Amino acid sequence: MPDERTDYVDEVHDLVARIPAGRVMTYGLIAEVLVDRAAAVGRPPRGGPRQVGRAMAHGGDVPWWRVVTAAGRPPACHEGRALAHLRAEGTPLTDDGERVRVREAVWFPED
DNA sequence: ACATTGACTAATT
DNA sequence: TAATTAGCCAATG
Repeated sequence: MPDERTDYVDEVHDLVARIPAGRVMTYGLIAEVLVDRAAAVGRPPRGGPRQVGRAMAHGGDVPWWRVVTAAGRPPACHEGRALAHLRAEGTPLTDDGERVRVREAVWFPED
């Protein structure tokens, strides 16, 4: 088998685990980062926001609540749970308290 | 091999 | 700003 010891799921988990508290990442952004990294390694790109979500659903101890949709709203499941965590971490929310201010809270891996 | 499904996104109305 | 539509990629039956 190829050298790919790291499955897509593991890559996603690793990246999500690096998101600092109070910050968030969108599915699309995670997908783009993974595609970019895959390209750097010379591996065929895997893209797809849905695949990121599927990878998270696999389970694991990752702060899944720090991953939100591009609309700044938590994933379709557990949105209430996610909002509770986000609020506890001081993530910038809208006045409604239902959505995350993606413009303010979005985080990008710098290294 | 084909159809369906899903933790999505972007464009359109 | 919100609802609708179409596009997208991989897994599953």
